Amino acid sequence: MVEEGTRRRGAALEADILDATWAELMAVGYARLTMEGVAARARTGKQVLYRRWRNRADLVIAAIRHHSGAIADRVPDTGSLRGDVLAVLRLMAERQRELGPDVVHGLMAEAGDRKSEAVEIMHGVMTTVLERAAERGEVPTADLPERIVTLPADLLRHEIVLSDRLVTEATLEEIVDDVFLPLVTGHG
Amino acid sequence: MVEEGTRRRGAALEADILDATWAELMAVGYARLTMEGVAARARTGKQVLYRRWRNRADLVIAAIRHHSGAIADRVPDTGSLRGDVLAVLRLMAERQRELGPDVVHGLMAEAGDRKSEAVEIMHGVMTTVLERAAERGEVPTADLPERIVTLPADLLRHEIVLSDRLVTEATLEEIVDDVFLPLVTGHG
DNA sequence: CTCCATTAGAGACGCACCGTCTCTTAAAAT
DNA sequence: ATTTTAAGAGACGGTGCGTCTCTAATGGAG
Repeated sequence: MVEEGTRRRGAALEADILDATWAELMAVGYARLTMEGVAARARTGKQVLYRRWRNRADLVIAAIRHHSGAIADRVPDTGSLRGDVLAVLRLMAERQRELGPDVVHGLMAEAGDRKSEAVEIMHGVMTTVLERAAERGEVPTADLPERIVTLPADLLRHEIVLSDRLVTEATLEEIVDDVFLPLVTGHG
Repeated sequence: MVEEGTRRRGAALEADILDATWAELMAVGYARLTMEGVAARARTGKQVLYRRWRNRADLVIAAIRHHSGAIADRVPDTGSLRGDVLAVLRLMAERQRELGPDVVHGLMAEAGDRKSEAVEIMHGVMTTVLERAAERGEVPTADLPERIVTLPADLLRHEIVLSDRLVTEATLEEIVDDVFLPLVTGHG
């Protein structure tokens, strides 16, 4: 809460705006989120938003990061490859569940250049997971084709964004047990 | 071409509008395609468009279908599973190349309910392909988990829509040789 | 402690396009 | 020949964009 007559600045203002953006996102979804709506909720002017972010997509991406932090900062380490991959997929699915499908879909359209960021981040995470598995001797080598490294994340992302099916724990297990593990264990 | 003072109707008018939509799509892309622009190019009024299609997405989907026909109507039959799957993926990739990435991305956002149509269509196509392969004895059974049936199409769709990488023939071969074939031949 | 450069807050502005509506008149139906 | 349908054209109110302008609060420099 902010006093009458005070004026926020810099990082404090930025945090308030990102909180307001998140609240607006939860309230009206991405399609009907407007810069004017965010500005009103944050009790500031549109100019203040445009001074920091070029457009809706950038603002919303920043708000999501602000709210839930980066996936890359918490790479799971459960002790088994299967557990690690499932945990990674659960993180992705949880985030999507919180956002809701229309936010995810809407963002994809306007994301433009930033679309491939997610792919690259997950490649890094999966590389770490696979290297640990190789050290434990669970897989012959961590030096797998890129396509296979990112396979679980790619499939889940496809499921979330491009199919309208609900993502359940069973979905994650299918991806890991029917597709990923058979490929990496029989690869030498 | 249309004479001065004549007035098109019914199917002929509809075909002209869909041609105009396609031309507009190629000229300005999806993001900047407007109902007003299409109406102007087709030399008709907006009302005529709204009488037939509820929104941009529906109109553009109809125009794409009108221009290139349905993939489901030409299921490849090359004599081998590998050849068939590659041919299916080539059809998908060709269509995407013609449309360009921004059209594909833009459509996804507004497609809403019609998004899963593509997934279902490709499931049907792949089922046919796999049944033929089972008859030839190339695979033990065509009765595979749904996730594996649609795997190649899903991966390619992910590549097209969610990564910004260029899709080449090598990409298609990776999907088929590194991922799909190892899974289906070693299954049963 | 005072002055100054910065920028927050507020809203007006022109613009583009949406989707609806009206009106006239050509083309088909009977 | 008359009636019904719907094409062609554009006006309309509405919404939100992104820009611009103005003022006054704020934090830093001296």
